[in-house]
Amino acid sequence: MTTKEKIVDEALSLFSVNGYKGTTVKSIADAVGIKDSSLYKHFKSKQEILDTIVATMWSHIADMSNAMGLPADDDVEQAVSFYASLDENLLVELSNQIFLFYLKDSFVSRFWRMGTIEQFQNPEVYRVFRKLFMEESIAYQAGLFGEMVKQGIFIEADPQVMAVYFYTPIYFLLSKYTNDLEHTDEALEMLDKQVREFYRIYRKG
Amino acid sequence: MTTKEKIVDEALSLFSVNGYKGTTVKSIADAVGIKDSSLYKHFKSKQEILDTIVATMWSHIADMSNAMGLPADDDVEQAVSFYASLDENLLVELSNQIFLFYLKDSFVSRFWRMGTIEQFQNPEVYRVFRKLFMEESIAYQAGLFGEMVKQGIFIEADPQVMAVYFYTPIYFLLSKYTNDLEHTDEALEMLDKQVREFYRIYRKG
DNA sequence: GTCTATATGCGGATAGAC
DNA sequence: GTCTATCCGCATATAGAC
Repeated sequence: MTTKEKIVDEALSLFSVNGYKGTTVKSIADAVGIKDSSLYKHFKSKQEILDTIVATMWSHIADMSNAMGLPADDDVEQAVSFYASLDENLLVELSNQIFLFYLKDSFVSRFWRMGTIEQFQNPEVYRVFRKLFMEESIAYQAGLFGEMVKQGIFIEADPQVMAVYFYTPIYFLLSKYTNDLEHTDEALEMLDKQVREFYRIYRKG
Repeated sequence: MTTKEKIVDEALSLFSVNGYKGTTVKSIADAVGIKDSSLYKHFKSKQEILDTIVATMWSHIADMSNAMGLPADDDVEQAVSFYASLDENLLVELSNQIFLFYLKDSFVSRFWRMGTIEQFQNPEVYRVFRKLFMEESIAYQAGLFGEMVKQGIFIEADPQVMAVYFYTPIYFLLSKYTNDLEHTDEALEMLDKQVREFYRIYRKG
């Protein structure tokens, strides 16, 4: 990692706990192992570091659904085999993957926390947060469930409503256990129950 | 309102947008209409103002279920008539009341925002936030739904799981529309759909 | 690209007059 | 209980040597 990358990385860690204003340039420099004045050779201001984080996050968004083991929009074969093989345990696994990816992926989880803290202060940060954690996830799953209704795997129901019932427990548990990482097992247990109930409600036959 | 109360009130408003560190004692004093030095005749420190807010919040928690139109634990008659009369529209109304109370009540909504921002910085604040918005709500509704299952209004199902499906969309929508108050109508529309689906799933007969 | 030194301003808090 | 004046420390950022 270059010094510049290290700065961005350490800044994200500090912003995600102390917030932007609550993080001093000196604390970032300390974490990197340079003097605060040296940092200004890499970035012209503290704000520019935050802007870099936001830009990086935008570029990550596209890669995410892949990382969660979901079929890509353009890969028809993979999608077909995915839908065909879906059963209760696979659905549980899918929800776990989404939950744990958001909770544990070093970049995403720190961005979740920073977005939470900075939502009323930094509109740029909030826009990414909202897109990623509130809009994309539900839209993606609505598409998924819509397809599964079509293929007769799930009963007739509004895919949007289904997606909300699938995703909002994940969102809630992320909120709750981001601050309580030692008890992730509790969260997974609760999520397991919700998803099995979800499957019971919507499975066909 | 006494000056002391005004200070607490304005401080909560400012903390809920700028955070604790992001709010200056001078900005609180300005909002109240006194000099920053005068404020120290009422509170010995900025921290003491925050502590007062937290203490006030704790004392408010007990009153909340009443404010949301739910039957009190000790009022048997009211509870019976409440359960007996429950239908789809009443359930929609109940969810709307909870949602709008959390979103619009001046004290609670500002505390929600402050709690969101301060959760990684101020454990005292977070403890109230978690209790109020993550634990009590679900526990209360689990009790409610458990009773309704007993009375044969709802089908056999785990009341805890039902409560999570009832509450997490509310929680999600609060997160989303706290930052977008002009579009509350969108939120209510979405909530309406979720609750009607909930009723469809769990009603008996 | 790293350092030391420094400019400048702001924030929390206190002292003491009225 | 309000004000003015002030202390002290810290934060962002710049200048300039190496």
